[in-house]
Amino acid sequence: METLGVNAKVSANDCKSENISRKRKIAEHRKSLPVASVEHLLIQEVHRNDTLVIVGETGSGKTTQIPQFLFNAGFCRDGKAIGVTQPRRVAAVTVAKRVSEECGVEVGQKVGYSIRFEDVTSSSTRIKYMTDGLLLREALLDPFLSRYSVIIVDEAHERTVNTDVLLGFLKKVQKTRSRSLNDSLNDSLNAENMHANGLVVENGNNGKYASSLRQYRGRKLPPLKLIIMSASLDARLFSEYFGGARALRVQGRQHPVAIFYTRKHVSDYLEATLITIFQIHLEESPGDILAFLTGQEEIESIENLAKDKIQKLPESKQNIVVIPIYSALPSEQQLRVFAPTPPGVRKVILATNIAETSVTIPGIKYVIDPGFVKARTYDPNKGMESLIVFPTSKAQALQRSGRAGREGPGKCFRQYPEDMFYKLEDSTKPEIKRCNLSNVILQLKALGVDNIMEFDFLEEPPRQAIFKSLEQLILLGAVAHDGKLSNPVGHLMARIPLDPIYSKALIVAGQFNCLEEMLITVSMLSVESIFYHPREKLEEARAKMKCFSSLEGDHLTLINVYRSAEEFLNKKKLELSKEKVEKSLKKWCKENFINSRSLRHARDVHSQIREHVEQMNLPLHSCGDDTIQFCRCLAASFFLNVATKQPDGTYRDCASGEVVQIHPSSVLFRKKPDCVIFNEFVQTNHKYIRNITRIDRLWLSELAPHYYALQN
DNA sequence: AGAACGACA
Repeated sequence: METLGVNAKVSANDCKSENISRKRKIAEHRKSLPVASVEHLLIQEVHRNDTLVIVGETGSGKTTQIPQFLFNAGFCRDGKAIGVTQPRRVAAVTVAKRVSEECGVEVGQKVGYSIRFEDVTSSSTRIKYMTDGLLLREALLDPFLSRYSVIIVDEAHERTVNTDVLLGFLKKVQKTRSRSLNDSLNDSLNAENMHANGLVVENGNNGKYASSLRQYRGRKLPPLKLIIMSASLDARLFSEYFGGARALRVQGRQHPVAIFYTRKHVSDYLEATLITIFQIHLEESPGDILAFLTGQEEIESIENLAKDKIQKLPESKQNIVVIPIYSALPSEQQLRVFAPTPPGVRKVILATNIAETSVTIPGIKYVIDPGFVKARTYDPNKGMESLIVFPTSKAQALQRSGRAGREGPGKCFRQYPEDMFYKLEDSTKPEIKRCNLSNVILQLKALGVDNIMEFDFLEEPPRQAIFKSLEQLILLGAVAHDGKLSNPVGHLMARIPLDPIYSKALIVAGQFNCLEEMLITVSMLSVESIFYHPREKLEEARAKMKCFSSLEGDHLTLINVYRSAEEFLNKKKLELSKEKVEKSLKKWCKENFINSRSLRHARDVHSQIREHVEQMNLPLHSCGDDTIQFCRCLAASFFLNVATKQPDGTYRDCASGEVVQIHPSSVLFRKKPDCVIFNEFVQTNHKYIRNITRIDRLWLSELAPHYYALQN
């Protein structure tokens, strides 16, 4: 791999003079970035190669600068755009804002971003930042990505499912776009006819897409340039995948981080972490500490232990505060990690892997890395997910230690001996190898990949996982036995941005006259934990939850929460201004121990999906007080997830035969009905089913005869 | 009698 450029020095007078206008400061900053010195070379390489792999460590400026270089080099001629994908929403938004400022334009004009629920682009947008999942959705309407001249896939080393699927899809698009377009156009016109014959006619989207292609009849679409950007040192995988694509390296600008190991094997990494926190506090120079733990429970227990220990320190040494952060924590508590401490007070942040990539905390000088991470795995045979604590990979350990060197030289204390590091896996197993593939397969089929086994994955998922998900899609009626999407059900399902089983539930609910209730249900099921139970107010939180709970189960309970919030909002809307309404809803959430971020998210999902079902002309009726009707609809929708009570009081998952328990968060935890449907099957300390509603088992052979007929 | 890594559409 060729290394471009030299380590640019940080200009000493950067930011010092207040007289320098912001514009000039930005220009100077841009010039000081390592990537700036290689602009010309980079553009040359893009002209010469259809695919480039660019390895650039943190601080190289690749994400903000390279799209601007391409724009200036004329890659947006003829109204074409440069698309830049990110694995996370926040990244897409913040980078787009930064770049539009650098360009001196308003975000949404020349530079914009598009993420779910938020499209800040216009017809003049030429540099578009977006999440990779959103580009995949966009591809359903424009399978050749015809409006883009260049796609940049950023953070490809993270190997999220969406990035992996996108890479495979882009490889296919790139090939097609170099082919004569006549063939492709005919394909798409056939597709349009098929849509028109079935029920899948939507408001002109397919038509628009075909007509936008018509202008290319007999001509070629310009080739699609691809740039894969990765922060991992090893570009070989990407390069080989794209047929030996040229790989370039851009220098980063990270401060040095000294790594320390333990001398001996550590038997209790929590205890070791606790000791290290206080060693740093008592012996090292000022600077905040970031410790990586595996989950909420560990964080809470270390938080309490550390607080006790602080109390026992001499008063002059009590200048230290402990702050937890993990995803399920309400936003206002998450924000505490950014609040500056009083002078002379050290911050200790206890974080899950949220602080590895998603949240960047300034001022960290010391990292404590016990070397473990909790990760999701998937057992395709049982259809069960597990949350298991694993050792980190080498790449992950490097990512963690890097968090100490963002503002100055730092130190990282790994809680294991050095020889252990060399025994770690090089990189984390990509997500696509350890997740349920139903959504991936449905999406690929909608993009025209009928034979999943022939799809060119960057790394193949396990065959068994493909079979299991295909089986599920066939049982849901989304995929016909010839392997193609069924019409109209499969096509409808693929258009709805939800888990396939939820999309199907909406279609079923249309027939049961309870789509209004199901729409609320799937919106609430699609977000993380609606209820928030702080340890210190557990009883109070439970009492509040009881006000919403339904005897039937969690689904109706979630509907009750949603409707109570709506009712509260409608009342407040009459008396208050818009901002005050939002504020009072937050207060209402707090009083009722509801996570307002999750509820907000559920309401966004609800309004987006409502638009989809309206476009599809599904009948948006309510079943009113007829809860039996709704529960029957739940049974008809989630018949694949049924568990029955056994004589000893445990439950058996009908599909896998596994013995499971009702999760303690369920309103049915102590109720123990004979037969239930559920939406999640996860192993943590036990094998749990979550989000549960009781049903009459006699319904099953009536409502899902193709699956249950034999059992009677 | 007892509990949830992180992200995305």
